[in-house]
Amino acid sequence: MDNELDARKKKILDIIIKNYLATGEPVGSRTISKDPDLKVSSATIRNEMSDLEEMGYIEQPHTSAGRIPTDKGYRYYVDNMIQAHDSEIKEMRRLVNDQAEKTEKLEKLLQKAVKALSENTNYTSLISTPEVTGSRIKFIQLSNVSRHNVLAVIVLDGNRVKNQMLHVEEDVDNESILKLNILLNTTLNGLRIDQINLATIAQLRDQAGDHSSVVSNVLEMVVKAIKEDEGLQVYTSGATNILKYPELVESGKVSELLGTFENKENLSGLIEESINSDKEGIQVYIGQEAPVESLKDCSVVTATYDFGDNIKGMIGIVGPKRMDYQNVVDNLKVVKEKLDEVFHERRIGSGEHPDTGEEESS
Amino acid sequence: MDNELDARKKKILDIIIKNYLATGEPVGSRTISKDPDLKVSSATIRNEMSDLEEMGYIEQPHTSAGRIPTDKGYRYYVDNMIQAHDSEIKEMRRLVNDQAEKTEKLEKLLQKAVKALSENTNYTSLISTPEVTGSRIKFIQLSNVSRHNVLAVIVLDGNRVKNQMLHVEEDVDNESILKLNILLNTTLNGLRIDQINLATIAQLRDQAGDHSSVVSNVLEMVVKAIKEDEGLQVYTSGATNILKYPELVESGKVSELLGTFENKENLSGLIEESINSDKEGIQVYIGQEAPVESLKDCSVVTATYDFGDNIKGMIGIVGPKRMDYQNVVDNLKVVKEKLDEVFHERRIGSGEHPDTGEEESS
DNA sequence: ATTAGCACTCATCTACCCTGAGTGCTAATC
DNA sequence: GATTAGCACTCAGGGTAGATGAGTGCTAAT
Repeated sequence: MDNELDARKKKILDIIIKNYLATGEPVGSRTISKDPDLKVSSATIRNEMSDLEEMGYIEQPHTSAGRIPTDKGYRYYVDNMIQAHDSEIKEMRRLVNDQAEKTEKLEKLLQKAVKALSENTNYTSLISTPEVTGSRIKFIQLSNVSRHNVLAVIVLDGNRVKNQMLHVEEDVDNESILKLNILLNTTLNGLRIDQINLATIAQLRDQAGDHSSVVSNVLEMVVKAIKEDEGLQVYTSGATNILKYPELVESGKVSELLGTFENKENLSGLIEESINSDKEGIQVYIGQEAPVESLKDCSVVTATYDFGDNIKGMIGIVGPKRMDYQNVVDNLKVVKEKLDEVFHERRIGSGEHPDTGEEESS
Repeated sequence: MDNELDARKKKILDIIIKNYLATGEPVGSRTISKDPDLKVSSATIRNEMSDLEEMGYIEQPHTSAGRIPTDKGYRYYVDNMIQAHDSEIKEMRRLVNDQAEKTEKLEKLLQKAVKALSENTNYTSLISTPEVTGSRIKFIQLSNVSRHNVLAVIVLDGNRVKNQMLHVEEDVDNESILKLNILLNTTLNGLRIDQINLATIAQLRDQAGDHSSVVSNVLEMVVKAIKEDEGLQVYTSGATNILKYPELVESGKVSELLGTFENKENLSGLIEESINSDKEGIQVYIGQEAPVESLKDCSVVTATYDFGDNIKGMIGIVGPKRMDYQNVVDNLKVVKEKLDEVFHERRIGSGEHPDTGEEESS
């Protein structure tokens, strides 16, 4: 731990930050001198503050104002002054538990989680779907739904289900369907998408005989299904919370910020960065540190959750730099743990992967 | 048509509204007198405006300001002074066409549509999924995906597909699956959800023998699937566009407005109202007329599209009262027509309902 | 090393005035 | 009777000046 700062400087920095987090106003020497733990005059504190400023932990918005933390100040605070509030965590955990258990659909579960986060913290929260790569085909089935309509269902790795209705010109009798099913399953089972090559396709079409066009359709759909599933989705909640923080509103960046949340592609950088550089689970990006340009006046706290098989998703919270880091970190931890747990259980429960199917069709 | 207003009054009202739509500033008598079509002095115009004010078409924000249209003024304008701009419509239609044709998935198609709308108009746009009621079951199929995992797929009316992975304790052999499939299909085919009563359930479980618990699971899922499908979803785009209109920002309602778009439940009133009171296709709600409290400082223009079988969805645009009604109406018309066309074609193409599957699972 | 005291800075607030756009009214004109 | 010119009046918005007060840095005393 940094010992650049003696105990008193630490204390003063702590008071400045805590105060500023709470009020959003610059903190002056007199305010600080009122703290019961500090038995020194405001003049002494001014001297200390002068030092802190020189060291880069705090700054003055203008000459006759108090001090506010710099990014470095926040960084110091986040690194050294936050510890888990176990009692409060327990409380939250109970709340989250109730909801999570009975929500089966992945999409809905994530939406609930992200909503809970934004409501608990009063900041904007985001969550990404697990980013799946290299899905394998586990099961394919065609069914005759009605004349000219064949339903193709495909189950991927992790019990993710896709389906698509195919319109076929020719009649396909039940027997042919049966044959095609066997053919498709034996040929494609266990393959990753990039393992389906021209030879496989040619072979399949060959063996399908009369119904080679159906096979083509199915293959096309398989490719689409997998591609789409690997595409990353982001849910956000509480985007309008940023309107509650004057420093963000006045910076004139509201529109840009809200835009970032609306066009979620912009966030992919953040998600990747967070998933890749994940050390102990929680990442804090303060100001400029954030890997997304438009968030540079904000702080971002992220965590990842484990969907199984090293497939990870991200949860994150975006707020003003003076956010309540303690509470945010606690909240993220709870949600992260809960998601990890749910997915882990489902994996056990279903004898395999998380039991969350997916959407599809056309 | 109202003949409360003589030609000159109409002309003046028209100038006031057009000017105000363009600038957002109150319009004064001198500005109006500069119009080449009006060969009268500003004094005359002042008299006319005085009349118009008395009749409730315009008002003054304060004594020494020009006039702005009242809700009644806008209403008159919308009812009498808008006519189709066919040439521009054609232009847009071409743009929309390109996209729509090849987008198969309902969800994606609607998202593209709503995005195109907000980008073309610079207002906020919304679109609701078709509100389906009384879905019928068309096809059910169970498959053995792996030990303890049975996949249930259900096709509803309109080729909407749902699927869910069921975790089963007992082993179910392929023969049993076959039997269950026949049983389920013969019993449930063509039924609406409210036609599945206790007697049906009891009968099914009876005939399922050993695997009655699987049947229970399937039934539960069927009910869920249908319920969920009937739940209405709303996509929005360009919510942040409202930040471009000072009159909305300054009213301090931004936060409330953005909140309305984020929590889409609030919009259900609007959607229902629009779908039910649909006369000639396009509805314009000016200010207070909107069926949603929080939109009372805005104007809302809506249309409905036909998903087939009298199943309707809504598309709408929300903007300031001084919105470019002409452009908005034109845009909505194009998108509405396109959606109608796509769904109609698909209905023909697939020999039946729109060929848009849906998501599901657990 | 700490503190008291003091001069200085500067954002914010209020009061005030000025300006200009726009009106309504009246009397003259078409 | 309709239109116009002229004029006094209103009022939001912008600008300026001064008062306020929070906060600082520096110096000299403790």
